Formats: sequence, structure tokens, C-alpha cells
Amino acid sequence: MSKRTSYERSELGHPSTKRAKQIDEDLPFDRLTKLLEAQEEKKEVTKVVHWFRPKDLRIHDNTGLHHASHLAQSSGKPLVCIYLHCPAEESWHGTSPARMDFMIEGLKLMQEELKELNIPLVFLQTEERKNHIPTIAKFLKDNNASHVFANFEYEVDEIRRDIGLVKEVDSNVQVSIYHDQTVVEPGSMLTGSGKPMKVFTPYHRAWLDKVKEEPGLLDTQPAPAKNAASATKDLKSLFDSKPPKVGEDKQFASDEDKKRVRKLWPAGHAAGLKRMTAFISQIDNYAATRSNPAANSTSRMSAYFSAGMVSVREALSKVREYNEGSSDFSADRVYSWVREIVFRELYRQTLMTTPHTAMNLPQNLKFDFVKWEDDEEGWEKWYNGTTGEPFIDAGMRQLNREAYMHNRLRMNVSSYLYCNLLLDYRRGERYFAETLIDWDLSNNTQGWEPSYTVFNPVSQAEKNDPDGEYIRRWVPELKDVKGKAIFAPYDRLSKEEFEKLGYPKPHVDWKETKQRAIERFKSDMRDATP
DNA sequence: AGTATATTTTT
DNA sequence: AAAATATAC
Repeated sequence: MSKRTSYERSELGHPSTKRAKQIDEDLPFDRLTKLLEAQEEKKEVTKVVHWFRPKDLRIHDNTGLHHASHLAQSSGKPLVCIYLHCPAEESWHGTSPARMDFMIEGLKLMQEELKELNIPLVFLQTEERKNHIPTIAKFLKDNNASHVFANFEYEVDEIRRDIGLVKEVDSNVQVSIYHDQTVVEPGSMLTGSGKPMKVFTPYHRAWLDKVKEEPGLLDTQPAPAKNAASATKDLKSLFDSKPPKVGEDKQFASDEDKKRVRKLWPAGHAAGLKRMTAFISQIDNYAATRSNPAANSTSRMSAYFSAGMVSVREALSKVREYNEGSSDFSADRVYSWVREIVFRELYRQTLMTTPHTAMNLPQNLKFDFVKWEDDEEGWEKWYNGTTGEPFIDAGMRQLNREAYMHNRLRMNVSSYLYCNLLLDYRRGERYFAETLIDWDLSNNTQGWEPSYTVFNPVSQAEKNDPDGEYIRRWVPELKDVKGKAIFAPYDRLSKEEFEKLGYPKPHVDWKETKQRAIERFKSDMRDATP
């Protein structure tokens, strides 16, 4: 995997906490909704366009695409699909080479699937972020489009981009944007006082009740209907659009990397669905084994959900089939996995209703007042997996190798970075973005949300990797260490035995640095007035 | 979700 | 003495 030696502070810029609160008060999403509703209905249909975004790369059960197809069919006009690629945008977000490749491979497959339906998928490209809307607007104008469809993205920049789109095309093109990423609409789950829920437990309970009551939320939409055969001639030039070129900073470090990652993560809807089906056949084991990273019993569906190659509705409708047709997901054998999906649903609601979480600021703004350490050696050891803490190093090495990390390890390596090394949590968050194949802003930022809880990597490993199998798999220096010494070799082996391993001694003392973190958080946050 | 310590129950 | 449970942070 590609390696960076440092992360520039400039990459981690963010507005003041005061400004963040103002943005939260006047939600960009509400502004967008108002603008969409204020549009005049355009009766005459000339051409219908669906704009795919990086989170809905599928033609099956795609809400916006489905409505676009419906309008095209009912008016007898063709449907045209577009995807806008912008290398600067990918660099800005920190998309990993693995994820970039995954998306492009997925887009190629989609272009073929759509071609079978006489629907072109046109790749537009722009070098600069500020040209997104002019590029889209020009395409709509040049192609005499009357309607453009898409699915909502809830990140603040993306919402502002869509506001720009509606304003730019004004009365020439009607814009329709749909909720598509979740089962339950973000922003719709409210507490007794009418505020959006932000705490998991009550949200989870309410979500389960809602889906049980309204099983139709899991129903899926078909792929779009075929364009008339004449479209292949009339729109000929749109059919030979070439897939976008990947920027220099998004190339795999080697061909070997590319091969390995592609094998682990085959792109596209069919591959994702196949994986989901295989997972359901062993979902009974999930609850008992999900926290054991050596068991490899998780679904590994995250990459498909983050790129939208499989919709969460479709995945859950498969779970419903397995659950004897019931959308009551409190049943033992499906409860635990569905619960993870509910986290994802809440994270989208929180992203939409707390937009500052998409601006490099913690949800709890007080944590922005913490003075972080500047330990470059610790940083390099962290991302290379050479901290001397076996469970942490194993996790980071899996990440660097597979563009993926078991969630148990994600929790541990993040705690270790910002509590024990006391490095700015945003650097780790950014490293995840630049390395993971399944990166998703809301999951990642909310997974990295700082807290006072300091994970103990030794007890975590003893509990979740009791045989040390995961550590042995990823840290070969330790593969012959017997018994419980594997969890803390520096403390549990003799000096001679330890030195023979060629494994680093711990960069920091866990207990001391835990105290340091708690004291630092307390003192720096005491007088914080975000 | 955690960790840590005290207290009770089990073997 | 170890394991399970309760409580605080």
C-alpha cells in the first residue's frame, strides 16, 4: 500500500468552533430541501439524466435512478446516466488508491450493464472542485436535458454542491434528489422533544420498532427499464465514453498491491451480493464470533455499502428472507449484525443534523481544545505497525495489507493513537481515509470521535484474540511466542528471549500514557467554551 | 462502547 | 482462589 511519511497540518484545517455551531443551527440540508421544493414543476420532458455519485454505484435498487427511469418511460424520452470524476476532489477527501480502483472497476461494470439497456453512462471529468457544477450544467444544456435525478449525499460540501446545482440550472432543468443510502431517512428519528436522536441505544430501539412496523422500508426497486433501441443511434456519441483516469496520488504502490486488493474486494453489485449471500449462510455465528478478529466472521460488506454497490435495503431484505420473512430484527440470529447496520443509519442522521462533523471537528467540540503531542517517531511507528504493542501493530499491518481492518482493531488503534501517543486523532482519521477501501465519512469520523475511554491493548487482545492467532498472523516476529507472552512480549519474556525476536519494545508505557491523556483532556477541556 | 476496583458468589 | 457481578468513571 502507498505510504506517506507525514500529514500536513494544512490538510486538517477546520472552521472555528463558534462558526461550527452557527452551521449546525442553520442546516445546509434544510436549505437544499427548501430550494428543491421551491422549483417549478417542469411538465415538458426532453431528456432525463441520472447523476451517479460515489455512493450509489449500482443500477439495482437505486432510488434516484428508479425515479429517473420511471419519468423517462412515462414520457417516452431517453434516460442518460453520468458520473463526474474530479481528481482534486478525491485528493481533498483523501480517497485511498484501493477505494478509487474499486469505484472505477465498479463504474466500468455499470457502464456495461447500462449499455445492455441502451442507456449510456457518460464519464465527465474536471480538474478543479470549483468546476463541478459548471461541468454538469454544461452537459445538461448541451444535451437538452429537462430533468436531472440523483441521490442525496449528506456531507456538508456535497450538500452545498447540490444547492449550487439547483441555483445554477434554475428554471431550465428540474432537479430531483432522493434519500437512498439508508432504510430509515436521516433526520426523521426524533426524541420526545422533537430533536434528532443522537444516542445509539434509544435510536436502535426506535429503529427496530419502525422497521418491524413498516416492513415496506426494505422493499427494493428494480433496475431501470430499457431505452428504446433507437437510443443507441440517437445518442451514439454518448456510448463510447472512456472511464476516468486516476490521479498520480491514487495509484497503487505496486502491481502486487493491486492484484491482492482486487482479489480481496471484487468490484460490482454481483460480487457484493454473492458475498452477502455467503455471509447469511453463517450469520448464526456472527454474534458469538464478531469480536474475534482471527475468526474472520464479519460480512466484509462495508466496501460495497460505502460505494453503494449493494444497497443496505437489498442486504437487509436478504436478512429478512433468512429471518423467515420477518422484519423483526430482534431475533437472536440476526440481531447483532443488523445492529451494526443501525449504527451506520444513525451516523448518517448525525452527519446530516450535525454538519460540523464533516468539517474536521469532533462532535463534542470540547475535544478541539486538547493540545496534542508532536511525536513524529510515534506517528511513524503507529502507521507502520511497529509500536511494540502487538495487538495494535497487528491491526495496522492488516490495514496496510488489505485496505481493511477488523472493527475491533479500529477501536483499539484509534484509542492508542490519540490517548497513548496523544497525537491529534484527525491524523489517524485521515490515514484511515487514505488507506481503507471502505472509507465513508460518517462512519469514519464518528468511529474516531474522541472520548475519555482508553482501551487496554493487552486485555483487549486477551479477551478477543485469546489464542493470539490474529497477532501471529500479522506480526510474524511473534509467531513462535508461546502462551500469554504473545500479548505483551516485552513484559512477559526475559530480556534475552525478547531481544531474539527482533520485535520493537513498546514506544510508550501504556499505564503512564493513559494517565497523561486523562489529565491532559481534563485540564485542556476544563475551560473550553466552544 | 471501554477500564478499574470493590464486593459477592461459586468451586 | 477464581469467577461473576456491581459500581464508578
